[in-house]
Amino acid sequence: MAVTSQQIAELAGVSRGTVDRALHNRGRVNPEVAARIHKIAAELGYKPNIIGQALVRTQRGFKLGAILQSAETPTMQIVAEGVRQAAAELHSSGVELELREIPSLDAPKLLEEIDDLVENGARGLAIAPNNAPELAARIDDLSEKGVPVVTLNSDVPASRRLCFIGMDNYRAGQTAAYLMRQSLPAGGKVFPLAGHLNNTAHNNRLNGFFDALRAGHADDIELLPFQPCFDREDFAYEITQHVLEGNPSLAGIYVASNGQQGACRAIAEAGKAGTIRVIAYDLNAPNMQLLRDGSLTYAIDQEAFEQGYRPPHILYEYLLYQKTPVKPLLYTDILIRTKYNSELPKPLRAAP
Amino acid sequence: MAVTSQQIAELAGVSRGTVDRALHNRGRVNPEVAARIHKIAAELGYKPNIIGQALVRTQRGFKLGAILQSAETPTMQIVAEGVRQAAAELHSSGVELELREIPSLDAPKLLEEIDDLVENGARGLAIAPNNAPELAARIDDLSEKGVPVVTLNSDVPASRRLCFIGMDNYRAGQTAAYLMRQSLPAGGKVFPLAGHLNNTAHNNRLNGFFDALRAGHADDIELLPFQPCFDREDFAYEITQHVLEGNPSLAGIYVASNGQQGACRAIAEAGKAGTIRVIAYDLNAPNMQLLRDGSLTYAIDQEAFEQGYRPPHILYEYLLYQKTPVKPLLYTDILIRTKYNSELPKPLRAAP
DNA sequence: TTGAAAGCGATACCAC
DNA sequence: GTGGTATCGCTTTCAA
Repeated sequence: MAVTSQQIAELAGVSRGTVDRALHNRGRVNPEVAARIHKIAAELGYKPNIIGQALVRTQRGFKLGAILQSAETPTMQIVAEGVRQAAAELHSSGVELELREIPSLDAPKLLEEIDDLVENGARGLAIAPNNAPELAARIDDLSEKGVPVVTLNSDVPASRRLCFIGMDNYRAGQTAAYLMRQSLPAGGKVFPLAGHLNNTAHNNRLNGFFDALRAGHADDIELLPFQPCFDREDFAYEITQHVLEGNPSLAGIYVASNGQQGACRAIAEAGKAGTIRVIAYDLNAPNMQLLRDGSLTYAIDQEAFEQGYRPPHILYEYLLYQKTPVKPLLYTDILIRTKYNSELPKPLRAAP
Repeated sequence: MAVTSQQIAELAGVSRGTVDRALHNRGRVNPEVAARIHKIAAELGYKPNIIGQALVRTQRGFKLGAILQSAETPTMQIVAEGVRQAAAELHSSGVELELREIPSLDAPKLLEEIDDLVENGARGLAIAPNNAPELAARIDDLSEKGVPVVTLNSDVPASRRLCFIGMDNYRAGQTAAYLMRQSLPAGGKVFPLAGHLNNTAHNNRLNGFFDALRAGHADDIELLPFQPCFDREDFAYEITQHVLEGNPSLAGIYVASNGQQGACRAIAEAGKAGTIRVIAYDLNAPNMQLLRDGSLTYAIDQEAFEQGYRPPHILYEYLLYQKTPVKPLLYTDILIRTKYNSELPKPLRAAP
């Protein structure tokens, strides 16, 4: 059996209460005694029993908040599942985790929800932002007030957020370039389809893609100028149609945003499904269908569930044990999906 | 706050002890009273507080055992880390988890360790077997005696193991075929390098590979007859050298076992590094080097950490709550690694 | 500054 | 059959 605070108390010749205050630096304890206690604890390698701690904590719980923008998207729905699982797990520790889902881009609404959650007593926030100019300042405010914020899926780098968890889009772009390069050993024309011009994630994906192609000495790959489709399938369809007409020998399309369905439709109608390499993002129902029928060559996936699941736990540990995340940027894995390794896997996770 | 057994006791007009026995069907309780208690519990949606349960359990702990064969391999070392993490987590629940590592193939040693652990009081076993004829019978014996066994990494399908967690090698082979097919749009000669002829995992990888190539109508890909290298790099080197001499136009090599280093060396010496596609298994230090320098095109990885981490938790829940795994075959993810998405990721996992 | 004691929720044991 | 009580490890009053 592991070391208990009781044992330390006996060795130090004090009571458990004193040990507790000393080890948690709660003050009201003689410095000399505190030093002795710390020394004994260190020697014995004392680790507080988390179950004992958790049990006490069920008495007075506290609140956490989670806000997801673009909540209607398939990927964000997986993120939401992660949040809900975390909520269920933390519930037995007395934590009340409230999830707010905001459809599409709505910066004012986001700021509103932040205020509302904090007023309602949330002591930490997990936020999946998506384009919100004033957000950085608000996050700094909260941090100042002692309300930690974890960003997920999309970061706000210029803020004092506790940490970010999500994809490294630059590396994801590099990975896509590698796949494209390997898929086109003889080279050919490649068309990059972008999302919004000011979307950081999409831009990083494009930059990684361009840089890795350059680094790979893919001189025989001719990059057409990229075009934005504003995340809309109909625009993507139209653009792709046009590009195909102008470039009958097109060999590959890289879709850095939404739009893969429109692009694939245009390709199919041109009778080139399976011939032109298409690389796009995220594993969800429509993309799985495209992978199965051969329209989509590769889908690059992120660990969406994890992105929702971890932040509440990170906040919990930060608020309770002042435990700071190991790194400010917690990058999730870059997963390459084909029709053969793309069942939507129920995350393998130990029960709470 | 959630419903407690105390509340049920008060509503039923009995004591907590009675409620506990009734809800767990431990007997020694008036059937009518038991029915009343069950009814109230159901109405209130009572869920025992897992923290309370866990705390009680710290009193009398129990033992679990884990045995890993081929423990010296890089992949199995990652599995071992998973086991150790699980051990650390379960430790605070009073579980003592003993890990035995067996180098290379040593069937008698495996059976010996099983007996030893059980004699020492292990109430459940996690085993990574690797070729051991009498194992199935032994697992059935244990299961009979009430000692559940979870197989990991490599299965013993013809046994009464509680479940298996590991890779679906057939699907992994299919995935490899897809990658090879996409990488060789113009077709060409492909050489499959096998491991031991009687290794089920390797055979499944080969079968999946062959089947998916056939299904992909890859008629322009000419498969050379496969050859076993017995997991030895020197044999792989020699074989590859020979194949290269006989087939100057070789386009790809599929390594279903160990041997990728020997194969890559032979390719490099023939001045064809980066030209010939090489697909092999597992992400470890040597393979990462090969990916970086372009010798290895793709590495297909499995969730090795997870394979070690989960079985102890599965055994714990089975022994304590009779909770059976959702499926007998828990397949881990099939991960495609390139030089751009292959940092050995510390598994993202919530702290205990 | 310190200690004693209560309590978190579930379980096991021992009386009755 | 049943109820009371001690217990797990820790935190938190409340007195002293």
